[in-house]
Amino acid sequence: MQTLSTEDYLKAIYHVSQSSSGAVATTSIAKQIGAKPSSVTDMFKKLSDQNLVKYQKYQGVSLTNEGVKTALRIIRKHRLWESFLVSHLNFNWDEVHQVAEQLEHIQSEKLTNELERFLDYPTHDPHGDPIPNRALFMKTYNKILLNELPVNKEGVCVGVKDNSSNFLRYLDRRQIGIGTPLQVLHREDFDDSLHIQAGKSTLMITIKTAENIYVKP
Amino acid sequence: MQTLSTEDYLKAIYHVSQSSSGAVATTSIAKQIGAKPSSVTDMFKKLSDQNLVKYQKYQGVSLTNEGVKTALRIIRKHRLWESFLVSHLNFNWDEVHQVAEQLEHIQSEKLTNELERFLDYPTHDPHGDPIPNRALFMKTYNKILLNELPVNKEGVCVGVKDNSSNFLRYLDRRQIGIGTPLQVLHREDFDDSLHIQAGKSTLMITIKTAENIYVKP
DNA sequence: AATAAAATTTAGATATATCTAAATTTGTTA
DNA sequence: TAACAAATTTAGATATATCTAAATTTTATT
Repeated sequence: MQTLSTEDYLKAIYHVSQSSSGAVATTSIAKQIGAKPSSVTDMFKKLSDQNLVKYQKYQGVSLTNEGVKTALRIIRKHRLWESFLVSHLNFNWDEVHQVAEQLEHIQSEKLTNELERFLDYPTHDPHGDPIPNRALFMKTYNKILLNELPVNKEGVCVGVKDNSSNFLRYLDRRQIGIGTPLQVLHREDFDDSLHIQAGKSTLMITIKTAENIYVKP
Repeated sequence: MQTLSTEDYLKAIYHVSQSSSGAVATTSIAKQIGAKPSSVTDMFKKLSDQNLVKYQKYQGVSLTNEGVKTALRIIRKHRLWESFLVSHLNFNWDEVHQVAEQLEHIQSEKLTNELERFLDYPTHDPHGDPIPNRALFMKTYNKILLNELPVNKEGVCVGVKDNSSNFLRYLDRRQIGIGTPLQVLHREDFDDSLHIQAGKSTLMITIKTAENIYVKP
């Protein structure tokens, strides 16, 4: 039986291991979770005892197959709940994360599977992140960052890298969301700013913004 | 900020105080929660410090206004979630309690209120128990136990006293549920059994069963 | 390769929740 | 009303999770 805390750690390890190669360092998890490195070491040992991670002193951890499965089950729940909140409970995409952090810990397979059915088997959550299906398999499509999209090539927004409320609300104001057609009209070499076509309007964005928007060409 | 445990205690105190008069005894809560009386005493002190209960040594507790409100907020969530599980996620009324015990602790007012709206402001949960509205007000109707219903008087099943899965599944097999028309045809004095009309079928039930079914005459 | 810096672990402290067992209070009955 | 039984509380033990500070190991730098 998992505690709430072990679930959070597994999820954090999964996310960090996705965005970097090799073993996951103690400090990186400490930052992610908001705990001291010594606490993380303790948890690494505990997870290792449960065969959820492979742990070698001073060498960080990596998830075992069982650990990956457990992490994906939590991510599955998180993203299904986020989808539900947006599609049926009038939540905006910048409001769902915190609530889903709680809902992801609810333990009932039937609940998860029925929620998935009720939502008609969604493949992606409101931020464009893929939702693991019952077999924990995720559909991923070829996506690139907006700043990697060649000038004048048409693309569609399929996700965001930064999930912060601040960024998402900024995109709302710019009327950019999942599904919005995007095109880079001009790249200003001087300051790396981009003139883009977003739906029917043209606007200017910074490189920082472009680096946080995923597009499918 | 409440811990999961304090919420469970407040709910338990509320329920016990509803079914008995005067202060709530340490032992009664210990039984309800499944904890030792000494642990209950500790919690009573803690709740008292937070002004959620009035506590006098050796005299048990009673909820303060704030304590009642907190309890009702949890019960509101519990019953809304139970309603959702049955109406949209294919749960049977005997399966919802355990899951709702977890969901009731999710903290988001917006979630609760939007769920209520999504369900179209239900007044009663799948067991016939009233759901506190946003102002924590509950609609209660005049209900009596089936064994108190005069012979040949028509009534409708509006709730159950025993919420155990065993009892609820038994009622399923007898095709008795919320809304089923019920009528006592004959009372057998010898063993207190009752012949009843339930919907379109007549059947025999024991006094114990009759004592756990609420009807509106 | 030696040394400094950074990362990680260990040891021990603190806080919380729960328990057992003993002590105290309340209530019940002869 | 005295004495016993039941309920309740207290005191101290156990288990868990987290922290701080010191010790150790690894990595980076000169």
